[in-house]
Amino acid sequence: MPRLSDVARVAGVSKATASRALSGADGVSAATRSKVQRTAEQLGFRASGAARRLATGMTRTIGVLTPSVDRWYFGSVLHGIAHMADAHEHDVLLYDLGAFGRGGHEKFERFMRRGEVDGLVTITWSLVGGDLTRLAQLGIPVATVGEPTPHSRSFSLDDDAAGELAAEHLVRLGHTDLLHLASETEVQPFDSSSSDRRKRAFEAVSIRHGLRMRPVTTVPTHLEGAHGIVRALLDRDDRPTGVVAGTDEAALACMLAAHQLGIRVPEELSVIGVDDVPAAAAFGLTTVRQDPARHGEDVVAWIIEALSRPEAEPDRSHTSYAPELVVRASTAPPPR
Amino acid sequence: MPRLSDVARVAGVSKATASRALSGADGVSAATRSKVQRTAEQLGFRASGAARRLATGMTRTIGVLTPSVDRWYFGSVLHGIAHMADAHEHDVLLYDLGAFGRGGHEKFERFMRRGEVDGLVTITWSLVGGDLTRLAQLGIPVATVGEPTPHSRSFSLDDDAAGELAAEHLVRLGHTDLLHLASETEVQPFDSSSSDRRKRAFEAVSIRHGLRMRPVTTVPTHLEGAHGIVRALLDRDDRPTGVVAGTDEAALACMLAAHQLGIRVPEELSVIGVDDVPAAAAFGLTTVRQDPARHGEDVVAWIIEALSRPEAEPDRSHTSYAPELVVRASTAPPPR
DNA sequence: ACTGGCATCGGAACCGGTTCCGGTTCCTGG
DNA sequence: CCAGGAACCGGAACCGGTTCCGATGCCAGT
Repeated sequence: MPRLSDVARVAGVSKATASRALSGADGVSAATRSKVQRTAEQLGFRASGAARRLATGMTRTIGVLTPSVDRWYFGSVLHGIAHMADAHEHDVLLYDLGAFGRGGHEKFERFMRRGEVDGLVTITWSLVGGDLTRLAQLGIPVATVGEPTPHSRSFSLDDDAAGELAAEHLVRLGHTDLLHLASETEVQPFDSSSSDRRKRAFEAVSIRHGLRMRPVTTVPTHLEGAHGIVRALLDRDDRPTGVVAGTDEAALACMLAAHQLGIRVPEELSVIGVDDVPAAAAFGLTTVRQDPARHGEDVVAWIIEALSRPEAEPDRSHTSYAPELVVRASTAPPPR
Repeated sequence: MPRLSDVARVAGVSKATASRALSGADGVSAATRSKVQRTAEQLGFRASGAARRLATGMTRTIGVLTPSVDRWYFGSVLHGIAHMADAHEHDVLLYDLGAFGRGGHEKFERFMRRGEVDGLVTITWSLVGGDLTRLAQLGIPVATVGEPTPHSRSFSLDDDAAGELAAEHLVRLGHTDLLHLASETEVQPFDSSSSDRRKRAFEAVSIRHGLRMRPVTTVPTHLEGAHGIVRALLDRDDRPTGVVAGTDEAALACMLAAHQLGIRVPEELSVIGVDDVPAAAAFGLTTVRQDPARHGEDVVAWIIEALSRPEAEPDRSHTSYAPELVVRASTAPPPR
């Protein structure tokens, strides 16, 4: 591997000049610059990131602590993060902590001992409260996406509004007998997880409009587990006329169960979800949209900005995004 | 930020000893080691990754060039990569090149100028052939997952076998009139993309068993776009008795269209896909499974291994994974 | 008592860039 | 014709770790 000093020697200049020429700094004549650039190209020179970082003290890297990236929400946030980081010429270092709660802790500890990143974003559920407070003492900008938290700057969907929007949509269509399907959260850092907030918003709407009160049912976040439960709930005479699901996964499981039972959607049963996963569009599911990639972009923009004024007092504010109702073919007025 | 020299000074030892104590190297008495460790803890010392890397010459980082990670396949591969990298205490640097073919190129060029990673994995479609050959000249282990390629070591599902397995399953059930739904590939580095291989395998099965020959239909990879096309195909009297889809997305779009048209699955129409996405299990879709996370793990294992013997000749071999038939409720013998 | 050897530690070089500081050269204005 | 300054460049220090090598202390063996 050719080093900078090799390039300098071949080009007949000093290391200092070579560095200036290649980095784009001024104080180098155009002729010299192009000569250096040419020989660098010729030698296949690639600057050592480690050396540059050591010399400048700027890492230009942001770390991401996340649960398994094979899930839509986390993948989408990560996509947004990568996009914005790239726009600011920052690298992104990925720490996939695996499934919720399981085994992520020792990875986290290892992460804490390394001083590689100058900004950090944690995605909901990847950590519990105690870890978050330790992160906050790291001396670098830390932000969370997916859920409000008092321990750091945070970005998330306004879950209260989302739950309300979903329920209100069915109420406005004339429904008075609704069932809420809450998605299970394996680990929840605070007592007000997204799922709980959506559930409580639903209950508030129920009370406000005097709907029939039914017990809330919690289903697993994966479709397969949810399906059997939902099917049992729908396969009875006093079933509700509409289902407000906490997530699209639950809503889709519900649509499937309805299909299998011969219950027509939306004529006999309305179904609404939250998230707007790709499958929701395909299956014509009415839902409340959030845009996780956008959250990822914003969190990185904030970190970059925080990096630019190192001596500011820590910002622990929360940004919540307004949900957006997307009406498709799974909701309609109740039968008769 | 405390440096190693600070720890050394406070602990009353030299930088050399402090380094040895913290890195776990021997040549340090137990007493000294624990003293150093204690003061490091106390000072909140975190070693500079850049300095360590510069000194050792070992980056312990593997780069990943991938299309948008918000899609199931890419997210899953990345998950496997992250998992295995972590097991070997390597970091993973993510380069999300965005949607297929669009705008990824300048990001790629920027990547090429940085010398940050000591191993690289590219995920299918993130690059075109020319870029791959440049990568191969980088002097670091490079591997591709998702498709066979002559330019580097590669790992992928055996697409020929997958296409055959899907078609043969329906043939064995007694079907003689099948339709193939190929998933569109926006960019394909070689003339034999996954989609094409699956399609050709289907055609081979058709000929071998003397099935009715129907034109292959190509549908977009996102469910929404596929749905309308599929619906039109099914809404006619001479529709096939079974559909062999190139991906689960296409298969699910097909199931949905069938439901909407009142065509019962599997009694009146059998549907089979490839991939085994989470939704497939939920919707009872018979499919041919592949395990992208496994591919991600293996590719990293190979890179780590290649790193350990730097002077070996380049390995451009291909590993293909056998597909696995997962029979669920969407396939049955043809009607009558 | 003396020597050989092992365990432990410190000094200093080094990794490969960036940047401060000072020295030339050359051009401009008085 | 000379002072002042701008443009350009080189030497050397520096970032913060790791590691080679030599020095020291201590104990066992003869």
